[in-house]
Amino acid sequence: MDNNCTLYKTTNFIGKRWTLLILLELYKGRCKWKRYSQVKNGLTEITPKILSARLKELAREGLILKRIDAGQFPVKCEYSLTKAGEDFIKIIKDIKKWTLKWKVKNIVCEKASCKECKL
Amino acid sequence: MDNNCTLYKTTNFIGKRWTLLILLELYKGRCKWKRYSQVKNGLTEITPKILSARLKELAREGLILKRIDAGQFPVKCEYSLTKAGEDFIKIIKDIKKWTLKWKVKNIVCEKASCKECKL
DNA sequence: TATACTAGGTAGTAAAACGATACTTATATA
DNA sequence: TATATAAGTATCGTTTTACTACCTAGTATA
Repeated sequence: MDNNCTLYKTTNFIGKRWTLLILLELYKGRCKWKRYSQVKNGLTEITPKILSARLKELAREGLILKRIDAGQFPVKCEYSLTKAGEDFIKIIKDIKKWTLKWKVKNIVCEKASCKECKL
Repeated sequence: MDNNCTLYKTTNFIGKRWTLLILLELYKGRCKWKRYSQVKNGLTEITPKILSARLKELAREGLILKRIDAGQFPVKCEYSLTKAGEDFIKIIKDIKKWTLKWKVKNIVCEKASCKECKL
């Protein structure tokens, strides 16, 4: 296993704090496109610097898209999952299922935000 | 989403460098129990300090077990996956499948070590 | 006898990532 | 005039991770 290996490539970006949580946040709810501030408010403890860095990396890795509407003020920036990103949500849901099974005795989190991921 | 939320608990340890690679390394091959040095040699670039820290954390989180045979010299320490750990391997395989599909155009890594995960 | 080798780590320091907080920009509102 | 807003960036301090050396104790080698 070295840094050219298949899994290694992906662990390099999903194995970073916040990455999976950001992807899930973009998936939640009805709207396909979410603003920077919506994601930020969904992840109450993330700092703007890290959120900004992760969104850039996820776009570079092809899991999300960014669109900018400069026709209004303040400029409106929105993000959404690509097909690859949507496909990755299945894995995140499986991680959540694994956690329910092995770590929290199947006690489901009752927070509205937690239910939004439609597990 | 806060630090009590279901997914957050798990991202706290799987979202660390090397964690997923260590789990896969323990899964590979025929033998259920692997020595510290076997894992270390499988992950050529990991440092002993990090490997040691990750093994401890994975044991604490219930994904691996450690057994010590002090009857021989040098002392023999071995690690293996628990049921929860084995169950997690499915997720790691899915991440590898996702990578093949979306990141490397289905070009399979031909390294023997990569094939050992029996995808 | 002295030296080196082994497995499974620990210790100390350097580098990189992460976090907390303040600031920016341009417009709209109170 | 002062304040608010969205989407970040800048600066600085803390925490993680990485690099390298070292430890322990029994065994093999010179």
